[in-house]
Amino acid sequence: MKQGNQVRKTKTKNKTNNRLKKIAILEGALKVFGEKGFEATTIAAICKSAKIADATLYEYFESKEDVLFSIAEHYTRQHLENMKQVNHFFHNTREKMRLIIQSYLEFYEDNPLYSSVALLNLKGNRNFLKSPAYQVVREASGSIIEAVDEGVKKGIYRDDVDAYLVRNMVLGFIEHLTIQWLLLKRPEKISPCRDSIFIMVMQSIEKNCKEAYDN
Amino acid sequence: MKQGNQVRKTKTKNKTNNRLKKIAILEGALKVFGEKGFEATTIAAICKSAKIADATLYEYFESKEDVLFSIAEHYTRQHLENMKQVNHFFHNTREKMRLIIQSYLEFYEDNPLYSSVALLNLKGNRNFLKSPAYQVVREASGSIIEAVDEGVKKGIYRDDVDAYLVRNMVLGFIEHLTIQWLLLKRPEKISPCRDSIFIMVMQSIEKNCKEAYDN
Amino acid sequence: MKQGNQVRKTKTKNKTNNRLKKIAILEGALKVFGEKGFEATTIAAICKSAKIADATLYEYFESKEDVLFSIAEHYTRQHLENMKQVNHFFHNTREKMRLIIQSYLEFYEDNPLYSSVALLNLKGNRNFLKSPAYQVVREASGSIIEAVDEGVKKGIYRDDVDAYLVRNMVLGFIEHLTIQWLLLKRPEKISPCRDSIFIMVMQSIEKNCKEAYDN
Amino acid sequence: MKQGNQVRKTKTKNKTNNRLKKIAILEGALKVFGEKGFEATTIAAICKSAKIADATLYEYFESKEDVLFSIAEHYTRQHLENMKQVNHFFHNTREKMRLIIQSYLEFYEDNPLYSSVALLNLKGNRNFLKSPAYQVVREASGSIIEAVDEGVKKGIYRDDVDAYLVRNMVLGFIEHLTIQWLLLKRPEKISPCRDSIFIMVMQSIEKNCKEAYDN
DNA sequence: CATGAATGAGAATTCATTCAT
DNA sequence: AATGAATGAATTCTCATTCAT
Repeated sequence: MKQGNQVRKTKTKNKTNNRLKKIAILEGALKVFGEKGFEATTIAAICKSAKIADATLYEYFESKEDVLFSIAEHYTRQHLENMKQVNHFFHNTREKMRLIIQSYLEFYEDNPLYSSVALLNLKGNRNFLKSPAYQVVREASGSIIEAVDEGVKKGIYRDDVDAYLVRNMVLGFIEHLTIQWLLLKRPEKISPCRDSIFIMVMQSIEKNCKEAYDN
Repeated sequence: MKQGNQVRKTKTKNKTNNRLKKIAILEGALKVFGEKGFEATTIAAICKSAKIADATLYEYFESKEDVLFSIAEHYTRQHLENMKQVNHFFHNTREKMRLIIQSYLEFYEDNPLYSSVALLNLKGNRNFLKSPAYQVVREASGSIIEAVDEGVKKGIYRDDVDAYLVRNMVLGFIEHLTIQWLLLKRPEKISPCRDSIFIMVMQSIEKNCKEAYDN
Repeated sequence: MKQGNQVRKTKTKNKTNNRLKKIAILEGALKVFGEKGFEATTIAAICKSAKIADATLYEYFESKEDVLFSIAEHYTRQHLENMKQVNHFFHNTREKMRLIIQSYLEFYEDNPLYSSVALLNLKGNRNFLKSPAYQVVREASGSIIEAVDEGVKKGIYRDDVDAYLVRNMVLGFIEHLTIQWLLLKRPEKISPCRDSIFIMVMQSIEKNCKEAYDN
Repeated sequence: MKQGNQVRKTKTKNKTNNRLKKIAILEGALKVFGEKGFEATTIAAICKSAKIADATLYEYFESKEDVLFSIAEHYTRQHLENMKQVNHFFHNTREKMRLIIQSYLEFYEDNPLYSSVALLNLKGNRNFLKSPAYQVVREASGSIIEAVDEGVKKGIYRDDVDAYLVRNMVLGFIEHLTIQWLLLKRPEKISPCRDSIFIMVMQSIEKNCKEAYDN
């Protein structure tokens, strides 16, 4: 019936204020999403948490889902920034992988609400893949591909290693662990697993003496 | 969500018929859940798919969520049965792990609708952990723990290997891969990955010459 | 977000009951629409007037607009039936026109709520033209075309008379009068105007001695 | 609907500028109203069309409805001016009627957006009758009354002719035709109907030989 | 004068679930 | 055992309007 749907384009004269307010809303939303989950969260709850009126949210975001995706974009961008900065100082190929693993673990551990949203709500959302926010997530995980490729090229990792499969392993490993931690609090902390995980990942891709795996 | 929840205890004269109908409903539901996702699926859609009246569903299940969890239980039980049967014939420790990996991959590949439900909807559902269905899922994944412990005991795997961590790795790896496959159809098939995955997993836990990983 | 929109097809085993209930709702709705106008009427008000729950309305109609259009269809069908029945007994060409005029006036006068809805709400609704209900309205007004054509053919009306224009005149005349009556209660009753209107309409189309209208 | 309504009395230093801006807004609004209809039009759309900020509209008008009514007033005043000017040069009674008919047809045809607003939105609006704008509309239609009365007095029109009924006929005729044209584009143009309409109207009220209409 | 920003107040729908038959 | 019918309860999103700057 009613037509027109574009976000009443927040006619921002003041871009900085606008951005800050968006982030404030995102933070309020993260709290609620993280605690109750996306579907169980109401716009009302988000707005209460962000201390704004319900209608105000729609001045900054198109929909509840837009808020969700924007959270992903915002936090992943931060994580990405972290990784890039640190990565900058490391040239050792193996160290890069260790770094990535540690970085993910610490990021998830330090941002349990975001981890919850990302791993429990976002992952199952088919629309997320089509959102621009997803690209940022991909960019972040791309660092694993690069790190593996570099190792293969340098002859440190096995030639037959499939970087994409390794990414699946690393991310799957970490995410599965994080979900366990989030939902069952087991283990109590995940960041200490970084060494074990690193070793396992390394062994699985590094060249080593025992080569033959006959079926 | 809604309240009021007394189970109109289905006083089944004919237990078998009852079970069959439940399964029929589950199959109808799986189709819709798998295609649209849990939240986007309506009872009406499930019942249309199962060719029953909306009210009839409640003769067999307590709620929409009960249907979801029952799907998990039903299918996992099947998967579990598969695994046990095959496992029965293998005594080689390594082979057991290969089997588990292959079994999961094939099960997911052969039941994409269930995979979708399990990995995209169930995983993010906090209530699932409290459901009896979850126990069946745990039982299934328990085989990994056993297989690892056995290998450690036999001295095939490294002594410092944490079976629980390995389970996280294996399941995380496989599930992450499956999600990619489900949502992005990349890779086209996942069962062929079984060897690569097996090798990587093995290397990550087997004893091998290169032992030292200095930080 | 949510998809699917088709009216949860009222799975009517009992078609008669269904039809009766639809009509009951229509009557309740007419009351409110007629008094407050379409836009100012809420689903809640309709349902209160029809003594049903809000959700129940949607078992019978797709939307508020569907209710509006269904009112038009229902009442116009009645009117049409009236006209046809009476018309059946008249063979005199002029009488047919008199009948039509009288019929419209009486129908509007006897159903002021419907008149209000039809003339004040429906006429300005662009979607109405695309609705099946509109066809019924057209059918009703078609009788004017027929009556005029007949008169022209018989040589009673001027040859250059445009039946469509006459329809515009007759309907426009009656409707304008009815709107005045509805909104301003002036004149107090409209049915007595039937003779004056009839005469005016007749004179405007009948052959008569004074033929020349020089510009 | 909404409450709170104190007119922030625009203390206009520059009355002309003020009037010009009001008209500019009216023109912007007419465009949107005419295309989408009153209810479907948002203040945002009007202001976008008028190239002002939403809040600015309220410096010039009290409400959305005030804008609507002001459009009617503004355009009808123009139309009225036109009619008066031309009318001034005609002394022939019949010609006056021809003039009125032609004038309405041309005005509607030349201002389809306004016609749309006037005939599709304004006519069904009960509040309009209470607005000052309505008086201007009445004044315009008053010319028909005068023209008829004059004709009756001069003995050109039948003595029993009811000027108010004639007004209903003329306006109803023209408006019905215009609505058809607006919504169905049938006929393609309405101004050429002026002669046919004039003839029909004239015949319906002029004295002529055939006097008796026996029932 | 103009307006960016904020919001109160709805209002139409949707849907899981109940229950009389 | 099956279901047609009814509905309670909720929730997103819209939009006219206000007001401080």
